[in-house]
Formats: sequence, structure tokens, C-alpha cells
Amino acid sequence: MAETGTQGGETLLFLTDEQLRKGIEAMFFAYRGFTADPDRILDQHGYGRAHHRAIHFINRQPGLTVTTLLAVLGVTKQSLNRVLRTLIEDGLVENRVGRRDKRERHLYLTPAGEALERELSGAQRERMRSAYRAAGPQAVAGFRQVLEAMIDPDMRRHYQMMKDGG
Amino acid sequence: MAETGTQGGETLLFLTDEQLRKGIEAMFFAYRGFTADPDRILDQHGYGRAHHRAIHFINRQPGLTVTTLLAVLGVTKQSLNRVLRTLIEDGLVENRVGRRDKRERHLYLTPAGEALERELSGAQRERMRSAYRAAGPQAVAGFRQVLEAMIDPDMRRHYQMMKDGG
DNA sequence: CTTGGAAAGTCAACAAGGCTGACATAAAAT
DNA sequence: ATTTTATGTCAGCCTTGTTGACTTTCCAAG
Repeated sequence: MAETGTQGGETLLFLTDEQLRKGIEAMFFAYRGFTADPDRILDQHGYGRAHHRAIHFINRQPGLTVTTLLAVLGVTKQSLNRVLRTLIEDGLVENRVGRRDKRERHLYLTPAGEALERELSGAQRERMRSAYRAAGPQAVAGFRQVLEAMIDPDMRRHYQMMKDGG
Repeated sequence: MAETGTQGGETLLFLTDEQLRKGIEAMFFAYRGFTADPDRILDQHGYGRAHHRAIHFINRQPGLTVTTLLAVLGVTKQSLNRVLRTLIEDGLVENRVGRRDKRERHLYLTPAGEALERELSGAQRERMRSAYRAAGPQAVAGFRQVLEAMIDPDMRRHYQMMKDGG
């Protein structure tokens, strides 16, 4: 009760424009670090960030349909198709006709696709792990809380779907 | 000492691949939310994300030189120049010859530039503020800690320069 | 004072990865 | 039988990144 200018015992200084600006810039610079290692690897293989995203989510949810992947990635089918086509041609992704609904195509990583996925996610996890370790478990919990609150409501269901496995 | 499988009294479960993967996906979806509002505004004005980044840092550090901005943004001068040229032509950015070193050009926002900057950062801060408020001050502290640990060492000095009020 | 290098700008060409619009096919649903 | 859905494709456009080559201006060191 010695504090002044507080509400519910918590100061609101973390909501100042200055604090928000710092968070915005941290987000900008951190995202660059976040993508830097995969970008290097992708470059060696002649792929780009768009290929990584497709590979990531196909690995995460093997057998998802093109429409689902489209919704998760939030791009047009023409844009995704360009990427998906090269991955299929190169033998990293497989395209199986749906059993129940034969219009659907279910996407799977081939062993080669899984190998690239491991290479990419390994590098990305390494940086993440190092940041987590440096910050500690409590900071990590806060990190996730804020990020999840930033996700667009329309996208949150996709995030949850992936997060909760399956 | 009643705990098992712990080190220094802290569990290491937050470093599992599964936890890291969730962090990676949260980062992916959150960054999309992070850029969504400014992107809509930029689109109305006929600009792109590259213009936003330039405007942001010029506003943050008025009078910075082209070389500095180049280093902060991490793009080539040809790429930046294309963006900068349109901003100058449109009267949002001003380009002053350096007093000490006349080779340098110092960048400033015009009143019109400042108006757009406020519109953009206002929208971005609103989302950030809402996420901060939902997560609380302790989570915000953790959020910043993890993000800062993710920043590439080469980039950290630029982040610090901006952060500490350049 | 000359010369080398730094700061800025420009031209051309290219690539990745977004977008729209139009259209085709197969299969499911009505 | 008809309509709708899922997928795929073609063509063309835009933004924003890249390389490489070259110029002008100006500072600084010899």
C-alpha cells in the first residue's frame, strides 16, 4: 500500500508508449534472428521461406489437405501451389488422393522431406533453445502468453489446432 | 530437495523440443498479427512494409544517415533507395546534407511523414497494448527477455542504440 | 595538393513470393 | 441433373529483395 499510481497493486508503467515501442522493436529484430538460420539452410537447397512454412506445417500435421494448409498459411492457392509443386517434383512432399473424399489431396513429407525438415527445425530450435535458456522458464511462460495474445483471433484456431497436436 | 529430475531447483521441461516448437509457431502467428494492422493502413496509402520500416526508424532517430539506416534495416542500398526515393518524392521524408560531413544525408520525417507514422504506430501499439494488458507486466518482462535473447548478436547493437534513445 | 576511400545515388537485370482474374476438371452434395 | 467444393493451372502484375557496374561528391591521409 506504499505504492502510488497503481491499480490492483500492479503498476501500469508497462503500458506506456515507450515500453510498447521497445516491444515493437524487439519483435522486429527478434523475428530476423528467428528466420536467419533456416534462411541460410534453405538458400543452400535452393528454397525460400515459403517452402519452409509449407514443410513445417505438413510435418506438424501429416495428411492435412491443401485447403487446410492454405488457411493456416494465409496465402492464395496460386501462391502455395507454386511452392508445393516444386516440393512434390523434388520428391520432398507427397500428394495422396483422399479416401473418403477423392477431391481432397492429403499432404505428407517423404523421407527426404523429413530430412530437410529436421535440418531446418533443428537450427531454429537451437536458437530458440539458447534464448529460452538465457531467459529462464518464467520468462518463457510470459513470452508465450504475450505472443498468443498478439495472434489475430481469426488465426488463433489454426494456432490451437497445431499447438494441441493433430 | 524433494524434486527429482531438476537442476538448481528449476525444471528443464521448458527446453523440450515440444515446448520449443510451440514457441516457434507462436512466433510465426504472432508476427502475422503484429504486421496485420499496419499492412492494411499502408495499403490504403499505396505503400508497403518496407516503407513502414524506414519511416519507423527515421522517426525513432531523426537525422540518422542513410548508412546507419542501411545497417539497421539490413538491406542493400539499392533496395532502400527505391523506398526512400518515393517517400522523399511524396514529401514524407526530408534529406538534409550533413553539416560536418557534407557527403552524409540526414533523414527526417516531414509533418506529413510524422502523421503517417503516428497512424501506423498507433495501430501497432494498440494491438501490442491489448496483448500486454491481457498478459500482465510479469509476462511482458519475460516476453522482452526472450525476444532480446533471440536477436542476432550482430544486430543487437542496433537494437540497443534504438532502445536507449539514440 | 594529390590521391584513395567513404557516402550516396543510379541503372539494369533478375528472383522470390505475394496478388488478381479466368478457367478446367473431378467429385461430392443437393 | 445441377450446383458447389477442392484442386490445379495459366497469365500477368507488384513489392521487395538481390548483384554488378558506375558516377559524383567530399573527407582525409600522404
